Order: sequence, then structure tokens, then C-alpha cells
Amino acid sequence: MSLTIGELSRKTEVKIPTIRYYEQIGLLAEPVRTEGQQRRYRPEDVRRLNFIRHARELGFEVDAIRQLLSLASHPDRSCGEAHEITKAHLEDVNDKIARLAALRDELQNMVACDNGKVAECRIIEVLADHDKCLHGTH
Amino acid sequence: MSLTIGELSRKTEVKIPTIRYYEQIGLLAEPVRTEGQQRRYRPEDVRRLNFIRHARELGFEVDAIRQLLSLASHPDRSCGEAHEITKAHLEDVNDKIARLAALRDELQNMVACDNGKVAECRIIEVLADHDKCLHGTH
DNA sequence: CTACAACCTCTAGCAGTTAGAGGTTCAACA
DNA sequence: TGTTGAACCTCTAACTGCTAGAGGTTGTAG
Repeated sequence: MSLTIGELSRKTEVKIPTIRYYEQIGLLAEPVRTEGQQRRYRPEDVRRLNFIRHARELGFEVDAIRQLLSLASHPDRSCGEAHEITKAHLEDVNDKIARLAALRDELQNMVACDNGKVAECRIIEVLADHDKCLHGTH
Repeated sequence: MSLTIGELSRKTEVKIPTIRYYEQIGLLAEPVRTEGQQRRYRPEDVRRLNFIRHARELGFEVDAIRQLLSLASHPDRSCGEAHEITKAHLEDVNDKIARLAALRDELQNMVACDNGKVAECRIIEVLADHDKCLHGTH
């Protein structure tokens, strides 16, 4: 009961070239092949690829995922390392949120321009002159 | 009173290779050159590059900036287009914030794991199985 | 007039994919 | 069993937005 790359792609919603790319960079193990060199995947490859896709969606970098994967395949090791990776990532995310919130305020402020001429347009003004920003932090 | 590329770089905090890159992709006009082919910039190039840098910091894509720049140089046109670009961008940012907030909750949930063995580790579990997520939205 | 920092071009690399071109294989149906 | 055609294969190159080096030239201060 093996899957073609197309079936794997449909099950995981990861595009085919991406699956081959993951294999190439060693995130996915090389699958068995048919006589004609076509890839055949086992059900557990679906799980592994889901793991990868999910981690990517959560913003983990490929390197972090590699570490997490190797941890996941050694269930008797301490998870302190995964903990560290995740904590670092959480800080990152909080940071990103703060910066985006500032940006949102900025853009809202800019959008307040009500379609006059460019000469009086807040958007152009703000972009041309940093000092017109609400926040000085970027 | 012209500036070298290094001086322009220092004034705008845009790295030298990036300035040359912007010239190459047509965001910055080709400056005049000395006999020996070195670039010499005018004060207005500082303004233009500041505009670009600022827009980039606000997360605008190069294509959007190109449009904004052409608008900025026609002060008697309506700014409706700039308005549209900015609004689309704002929606994007709001979207990202929402997804990151969900991600933050997820990670916080994961970090609650207190360093047992991998076999019982929430982090590995959550990544391996999407259904364990707090949110079903990603 | 010489030393040397700063410039030049060109190429290649990064992450993380994605999109072709040009050719082969698998499986269903007649 | 033969034939179609969708799906597969590899390889290369593009994408975004830079950044880094190699190897060579120019400008300017002392």
C-alpha cells in the first residue's frame, strides 16, 4: 500500500517539486523506487511530511525542523532541546507581532488620506519623510 | 556638491551593494559618473533612496514601491492609486498579525512542556499531529 | 607621488520554493 | 496485448531581495 508522489502531495498539500526539494536537502529520506525510478511512499512518510509542513506553517526554519525531526525519532531522549528551539521561536514571533502592530498603525494612519491630489497625500508624505511616522522605531 | 556611493550609503543606511542592486532593477536612476566610472549622487537621490528604504521597512514590495515612486513624481495626479496599494498592504498585515497571534498561542501551549522525555513532549506531539493544535486555522 | 581606502564589475550565494523543457513510466481501457 | 495519456522523471533556471567575495581600478590626503 504505497503512495505516488502525487498522492503524497494531495494528502499533505505540499507541492510535488517541494517534496522533491525536501528530499534533496535531506528533510525527507529517499523513498523506495519502482523499476522505472518512480518514488513510492509509505504511510509514515505522510506523517513525517505533515510534521514538516506544520512546522513550516508555524514559521520554523528548515534547520530547526531538522533538529526537531531528529529529536522526534529518538523518543527516549530529553526534550529540553526541542524546548529551547521552541522558546527561541516564541520570542521571535512576539517580536514580529509587535513590529507588525506598529506597522499596522502606520498604515492606518496613511490610509486616512482621502483621495486628494498626490501633492497633499499623506501616503506619499509619510513615505518621503520618516519624521512623519507615528513611531520612531523603524 | 555630489556624494559618493559610500556617503549615500551612510546617509540612508542602505548598504552599498543594495544601492547598486536598486539601480540595476530600476528603482534608482543611473547616477552620473566620474571619468573613472565612479558613481556620484545628488542630494535628491538621498530623498529618493530614503523613500525606498522607508517603504521597504513598511513591508512594501519592490513592485509596489515602483508604483508609489512614479506617483510621487506626479504631484498633480490623484492619490487614489497609492491609497489602493496601501489598503491592500494593510489587509495583508492584519492577516499576518492574526496568524502570528494564533501561532504565539500555539507555541506558548507547546512550551508548557516541562522537559520530560520526547515520548511525552507536547512540542513533538503538536508538530506530529495537526489536530492537537489549539487553532484549526492553519 | 605614493599609499591605501574606497570604488568598480562580475559572479555566485542565501532560503525556500516554483516553473518549465524534454523525456519516460504506469495503469486503465479496448 | 496494445495503446493512449496522465503522471512521473531529471535538470536547469527563475523568483525575491539582497549580500559577499574576487580581482582590479580610482580618487585623494599627506
